[in-house]
Amino acid sequence: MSWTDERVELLKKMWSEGQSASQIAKELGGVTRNAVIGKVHRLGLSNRAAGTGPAPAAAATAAPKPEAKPKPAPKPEARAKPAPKAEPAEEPEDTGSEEVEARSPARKQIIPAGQPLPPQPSANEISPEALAKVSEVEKKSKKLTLMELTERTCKWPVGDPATEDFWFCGLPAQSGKPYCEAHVGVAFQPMSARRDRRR
DNA sequence: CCCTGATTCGC
DNA sequence: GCGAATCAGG
Repeated sequence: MSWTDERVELLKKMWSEGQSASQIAKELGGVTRNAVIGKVHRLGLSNRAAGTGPAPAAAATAAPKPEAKPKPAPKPEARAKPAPKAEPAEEPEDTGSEEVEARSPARKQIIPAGQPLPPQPSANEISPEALAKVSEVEKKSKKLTLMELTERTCKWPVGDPATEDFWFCGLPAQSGKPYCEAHVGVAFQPMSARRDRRR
């Protein structure tokens, strides 16, 4: 494979979107993540500042070239948000007490998924912290399709499979588990963390 | 172990 | 220019 104009374009797009080199490589096909990284550097866009996403405030470690940065590329990515979030709290250590649920009167939970894939917590009570983490993680999800899942990507389904607003979390699964840390938290509940029958 | 990007250097 | 190998982290 060669770096055609289109492939380079896709590379630029995905890179500025914050996609990892390996993901870009998979998307492009026929190249490794090394190739992608190499190309990225050759293109001189090691800095991922493109206006979209959180400004990394990256310290330009090496930029002896006061090159003008031609990046008036506005990316009007319309994102349908089925789940209205309260507010973008960065790293809520633990506000202490808050009602994580009871914010969407009409809406059901954000994790419908009627398939046997996700072990639904049924009527079990999940730690509010875990739920908060899940909804928070959704924003960072890679939004992978079914075929993009690997053995080490979180297979937690998000959204409604019947609509377009459906994807898999795709974040790195922490262990031999099928989910990322956040989703493991709600998937595998320590049953009744109240049974301390210490012998 | 899994992953990430960064750099080098033979091609 | 290209990218595998390697390096240096998380």
